[in-house]
Amino acid sequence: MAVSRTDVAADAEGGVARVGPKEAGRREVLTAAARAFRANGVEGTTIDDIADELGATKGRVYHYYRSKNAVLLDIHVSAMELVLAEVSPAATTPGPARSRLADMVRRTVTLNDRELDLLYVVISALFNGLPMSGRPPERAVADRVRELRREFEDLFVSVIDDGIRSGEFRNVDSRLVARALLGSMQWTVLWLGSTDRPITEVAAEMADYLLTGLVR
Amino acid sequence: MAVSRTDVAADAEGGVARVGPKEAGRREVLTAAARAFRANGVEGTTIDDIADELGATKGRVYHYYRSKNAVLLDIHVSAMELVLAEVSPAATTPGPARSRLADMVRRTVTLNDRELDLLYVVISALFNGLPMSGRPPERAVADRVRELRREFEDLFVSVIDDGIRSGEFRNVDSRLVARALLGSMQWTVLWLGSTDRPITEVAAEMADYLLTGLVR
DNA sequence: GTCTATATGTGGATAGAC
DNA sequence: GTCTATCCACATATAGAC
Repeated sequence: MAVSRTDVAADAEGGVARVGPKEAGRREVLTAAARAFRANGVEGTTIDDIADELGATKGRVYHYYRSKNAVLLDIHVSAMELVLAEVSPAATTPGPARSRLADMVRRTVTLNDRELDLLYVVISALFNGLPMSGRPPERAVADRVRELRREFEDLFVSVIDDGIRSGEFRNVDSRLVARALLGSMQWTVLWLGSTDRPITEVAAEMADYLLTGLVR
Repeated sequence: MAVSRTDVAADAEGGVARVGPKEAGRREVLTAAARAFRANGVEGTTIDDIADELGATKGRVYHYYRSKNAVLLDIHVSAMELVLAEVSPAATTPGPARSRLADMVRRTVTLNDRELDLLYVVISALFNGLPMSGRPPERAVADRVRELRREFEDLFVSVIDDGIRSGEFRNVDSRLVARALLGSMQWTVLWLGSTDRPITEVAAEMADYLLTGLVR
């Protein structure tokens, strides 16, 4: 998880994602929170729960983050940057659209498995809406998250368009199909934790199905 | 939405889903709550919000439901029965697996669009976990909901198995593919509200893609 | 940097009038 | 059957000691 968050400092006013020597402590809080959020839901998790997960008390959490929402937003930014760092190279590498897209699917599914807590939280938040608790610095971060989401979706749309142009793919509505793909992949966070098949097989079979379909 | 809920009265102790002449009033509360839940998230919605949506006050809501959780659970049961009533006939009708499955996809997507508030709430709850607030009667209803979910997934698994046996489909992991299908379809609640294409086209193209894939 | 208070606000739920 | 008024629990966030 070696993603810099330096460029996200949309919070000069003392807001949400400060960087510096606090980084290590923040990361601990972040992953503890992600675990708790996934287990109990965001609203079902109290700051004390997060502290428990850390083997500490409230004070620790509030030392690194000014609010519960700040924690959640930082999870979002970290996770989305992680996702883009993992998938976007596969999208832009040279080669046929077909193999690029398959690679993107495998990477996404594999990352979902490897960072399940983090991505579970982020994906479920798509349904709950971003908790924009109002303050301008938080709003800026929320905007950034929405931008990253869009960027991720567009990655798939453009590779699909490439494939259509090159004649590899059928002439589909690329955004619709991208969303179908996204849905299948993101849905995996609901069941990856309880499947017994190795993740490489799951990722490969997902990619195969999503590209070549079911009909013989 | 003509689904009886009589058989769900797992609440003889005065619980969650009583039936009788109250039915009409309950339905109003139910749909108002679904609208509010989708707009603000379940936890972000207060009982007063639901009352506002009804043009009434708290008292009205509590006259029909003993708790916020009871409302939510009733939404779940109603929605899942609605879904099964819509899709399960298409699964068991005679004919090739391929056309049955396509029909199931089209029906699911179309229903998602027609009852968007209701299904949005139910689908997003998959990520938040059912709010089992503990009391035995509520636990019973929650169990019933889980059963209906499983039933829905199994509908797809068994049609896919049929198709594999008949040679119409490739030899895939039917549960994995069912979950991929489910994910694509349920994901639509996130964007159906903002697409401009007619729902019949969307449903048809989803079915086409999910069966025959992307590769030419 | 981490802790133990504690203030404060909010929202679910109830009682009882109309 | 619907309303108003109120109770009470709980969780966020802060203040300030160590």
